[in-house]
Amino acid sequence: MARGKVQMKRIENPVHRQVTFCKRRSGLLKKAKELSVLCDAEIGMFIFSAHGKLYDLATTGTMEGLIEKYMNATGSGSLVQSGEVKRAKEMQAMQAKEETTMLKQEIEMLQKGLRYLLGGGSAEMAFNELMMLEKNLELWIYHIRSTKMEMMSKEIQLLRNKEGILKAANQHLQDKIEENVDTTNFAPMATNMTYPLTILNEIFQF
Amino acid sequence: MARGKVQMKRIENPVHRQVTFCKRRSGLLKKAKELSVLCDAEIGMFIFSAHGKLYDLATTGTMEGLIEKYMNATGSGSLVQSGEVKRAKEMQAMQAKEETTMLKQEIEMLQKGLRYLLGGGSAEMAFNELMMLEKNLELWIYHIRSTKMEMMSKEIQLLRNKEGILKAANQHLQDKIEENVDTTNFAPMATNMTYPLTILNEIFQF
DNA sequence: AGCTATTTATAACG
DNA sequence: TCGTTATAAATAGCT
Repeated sequence: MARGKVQMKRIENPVHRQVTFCKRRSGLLKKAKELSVLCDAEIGMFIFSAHGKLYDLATTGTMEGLIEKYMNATGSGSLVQSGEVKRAKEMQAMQAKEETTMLKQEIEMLQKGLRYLLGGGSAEMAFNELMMLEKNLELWIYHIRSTKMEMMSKEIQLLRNKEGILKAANQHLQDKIEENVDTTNFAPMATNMTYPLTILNEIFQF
Repeated sequence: MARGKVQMKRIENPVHRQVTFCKRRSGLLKKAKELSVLCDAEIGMFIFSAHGKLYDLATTGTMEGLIEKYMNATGSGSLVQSGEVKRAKEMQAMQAKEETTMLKQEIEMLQKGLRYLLGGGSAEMAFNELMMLEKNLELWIYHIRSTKMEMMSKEIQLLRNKEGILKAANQHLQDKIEENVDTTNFAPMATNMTYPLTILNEIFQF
């Protein structure tokens, strides 16, 4: 704005750019303060230099306060949460915790119910009742393990059947390949190829 | 700045004030844009008029983005949460939800367990459910055994105390008898009698 | 809003 | 970064 117009584009000379940045930045901040004083406006401003350095101004109170005001005014609550929103979120958290407490109580009750059934007695159990309960539980675990074992056996049988089928199919295919080799006198191509028999051994790992 | 200086104080005449606000505001925004372009700075600015109307400018991206950048730069996290903090909070919420889910599953399992006991069958439980139930029962047994051990320890202590008392009483009686023998010249009767110290060994059979 | 006299900001340079 | 100065830009007061 003096001794020559400036083009409204990035100043390429880094020294000029830096000098201009310094001067215009102070000018801008000064003008913001003036506007604020003359017309009692509230102004918040922040300037990041190309190198990331921050210069800021808040004419009233703190920048945080201004930002909150700004956010409330624009209604953009996704980044900044007003006190209300924060409180609402905390309520949610509280409710979640209460819910877990409730659930834990329910579990306690169910466990007492089970205890009642298994021991056939009251919640406060005597030594003999504990013994009984323990025996019952062990029996229960035994049954569960039996059931599990049975299920696993069935799975294993199923997989073995599958394996058998696949192996047979494989043999069949291999025979066909060899037959082709015999009739066409072609050498087998890519003999290091794996045949499409891929047993997923992982499923045997219980 | 023209046709007369201005004092750096609030313009009292409301009309003048409004006009000046309008003119200077546009000038300020223009200069901010210029600075941004000339020196590739990032500038965020917001102006509230005395009556609360908002005028803003973000030279790069969105104002939200700039505000987040500003907050990260100043490290003022009390009002505004950086993305990281937000993510952490969301994780916590997720974990809380997961916990309730887990607890609900446990309840489900216990209810099934009750049904299992009442119905006497394991028909409708899947493998995973059986595993969970088994684990739960094992934990339960562990607790029961702990309780039993504690009870037994207390019993042992009690009995040892009793033993001490009885032994002392016994000694006392024996002394008296011997005293009588000395003074009356009576021989001790029934020396093969057992003393009334009877430890109930059965309760040590765990 | 537009105009213009004047103040202010600032580009170029040291 | 700071000071100087010629000049561009902004704008106060008026219409």
